[in-house]
Amino acid sequence: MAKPKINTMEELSEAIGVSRPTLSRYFQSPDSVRGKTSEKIRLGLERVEYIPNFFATRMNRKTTGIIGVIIPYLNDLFFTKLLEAIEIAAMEAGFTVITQCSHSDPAIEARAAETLMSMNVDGALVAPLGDQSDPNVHRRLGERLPFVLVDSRPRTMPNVDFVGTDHKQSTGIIIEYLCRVGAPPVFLAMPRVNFNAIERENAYIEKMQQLGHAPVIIGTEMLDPRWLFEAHGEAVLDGCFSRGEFIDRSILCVNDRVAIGALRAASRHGLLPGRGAKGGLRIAGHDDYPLCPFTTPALTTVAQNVEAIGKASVSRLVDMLRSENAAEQSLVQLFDGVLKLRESA
Amino acid sequence: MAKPKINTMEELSEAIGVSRPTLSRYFQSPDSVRGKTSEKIRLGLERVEYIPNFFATRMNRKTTGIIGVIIPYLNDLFFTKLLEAIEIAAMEAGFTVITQCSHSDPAIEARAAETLMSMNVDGALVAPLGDQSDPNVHRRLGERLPFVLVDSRPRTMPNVDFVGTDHKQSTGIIIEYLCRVGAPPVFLAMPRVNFNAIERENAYIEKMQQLGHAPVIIGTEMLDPRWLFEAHGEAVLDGCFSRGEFIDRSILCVNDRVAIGALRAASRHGLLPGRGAKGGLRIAGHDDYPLCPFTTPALTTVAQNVEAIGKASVSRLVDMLRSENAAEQSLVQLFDGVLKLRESA
DNA sequence: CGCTATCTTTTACGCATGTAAAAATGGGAG
DNA sequence: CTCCCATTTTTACATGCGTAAAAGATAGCG
Repeated sequence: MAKPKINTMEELSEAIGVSRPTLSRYFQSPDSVRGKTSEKIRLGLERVEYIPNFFATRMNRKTTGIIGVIIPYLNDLFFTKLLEAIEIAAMEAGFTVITQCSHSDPAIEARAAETLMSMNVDGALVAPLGDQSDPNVHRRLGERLPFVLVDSRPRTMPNVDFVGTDHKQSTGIIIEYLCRVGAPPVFLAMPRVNFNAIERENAYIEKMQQLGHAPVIIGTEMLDPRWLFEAHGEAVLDGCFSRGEFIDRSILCVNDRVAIGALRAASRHGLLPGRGAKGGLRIAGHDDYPLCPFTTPALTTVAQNVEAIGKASVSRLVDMLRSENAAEQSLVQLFDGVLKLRESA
Repeated sequence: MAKPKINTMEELSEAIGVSRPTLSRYFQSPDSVRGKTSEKIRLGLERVEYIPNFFATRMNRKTTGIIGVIIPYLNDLFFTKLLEAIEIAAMEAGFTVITQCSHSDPAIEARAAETLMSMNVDGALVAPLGDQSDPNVHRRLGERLPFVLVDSRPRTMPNVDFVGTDHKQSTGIIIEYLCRVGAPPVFLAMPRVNFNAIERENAYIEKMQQLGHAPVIIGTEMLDPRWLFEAHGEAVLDGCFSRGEFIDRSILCVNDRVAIGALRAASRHGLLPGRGAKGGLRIAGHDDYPLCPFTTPALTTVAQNVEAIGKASVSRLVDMLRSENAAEQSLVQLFDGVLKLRESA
């Protein structure tokens, strides 16, 4: 089984008995050579082990066929789902995907952007860190190559393509639901490191005012130093419940991970949030984290259409690549959230 | 702020007034040129925007400075933590990391391996898919370059470096604990697509026999077609509890995600697993999934030392790269699990 | 069998940088 | 001021493959 190893196309052309330019054409499109020749090459390739050099194949070409992706961090199933959708879509569109993770660090994000630019990627998809991101990093990317922001959008970049969720809509529908079935919700927030967190907070305020309720926001300070969303939700509500606050209110959490902590706090205080009891404690989240159906009680939430966001961001990027005329209007695509009624609210 | 863009080192050398080879040396090690010259270059670089070409810098070199990583899938916080540990460690060791995800698909895994080889990565770290992986893919990687398997190990590859958890030990300590405080545990398994699942199952059988108990294994068939571990755990136990089975037993789940489903089944049947009640239902997991402290009740489990595994796999790979003599013995590093006592068992 | 259209081969250059060897430069010691 | 050593520049070649142009080979057609 130990096929002879061939390192260069030059050697390969000798081994098969076909000229190197013909081989080159064959690799780029097997149909561009005559049937008899392509058959000869195919047979030859079965007898040897040859892997074209990635770098060399991308050196002298206008297009590298690479899409670069930058994700802020991995330990969150929302981003892994997004990344999965993006990678699959990009692969199906025939691109090689190079993914870099910022690991919550602006310096790493900057280096990742540098790496992508040095690879001459055809385009880049970036989910930013939040207000820690260096705006210049995104600006430079935008100047150099087609790129679209995903998931969250710095307000400092007005003229950039963006794909994400319509948080006004998504937050709106769950607030309407909560108001319909129980008390107007309190909003359990997070420190504002994340643009989506702010958008949801603002959407909450606006919707509450529109419905004639007074907005109440808690948890804008991080109490738990571990910087885990779940721990944050638990710590904030643990304090509230200890003081007897909000034990029969509806609580809308800025996202599901915070809500999972909130559920934990409720259970520690012997409270059972649920849509059953009229006038009792209700807890709802946002995102439809994959574990929501399995919490106790199962978490009512608003699902972001992650797959649609991933696909749309890739296809937007691909459109930009094909149409070449980058001077078009920048395009913002927002997807609606979908209510997921379960047990907790 | 719009610095002039310089595309090649040739142009850069004109712009700065230093020869190209000197620039090349400067980029590889700023100390290798005279202080005055390096200062001149540094100042020059601040006035222009130049990004060296990733491909060209790696073309004509023995070593690319790239470590390739292949991960089976992303929608599991265990793997994201592992990946995080690996990427950070590799970055600190001065390597560029290229990560590819198999997305549960052997064909994608094979392509990922191909990509890494075509990039002439210095070494590869691979967490295999399980028995779906094509053994030839790993074999070829092993023949071509230094590589170490992480997390799980196909039995078809005896002579390969491996870093993972000692499942015999980790499963052993939780079984001993469960037997000490309650009834001998039933084992809630999974379909055997995953080598670690099999190892834990075997470790369970062995330990139970050693302690003089009869092993009982359930859940080797997938009942829930969604192929989610949580749903699997819930479906299997839902059936059991409906028949009144195991409602006062200890249940050891093959991993935490299955255990989370198990907790859900318990709560749906009005059962409260816990270490409090003598002789009652207990549920335990394996891995120390980040959400364990926040489930209701908080999940008792065995923590895998993910960070140590990540770091060790990288440093082993780096050792192999430095020492060059690949003919050494292959090395297997197993890390102990640590008991995490919480509420559920 | 000869001609033409179509492939293929030959030849040559390009990509952006690494790298080695020879020639030139510069600075400091005497 | 001169000589020597350390740097730098010059020059040239290498990496592995894309690609264009010209020359040669092949197959199909009449």
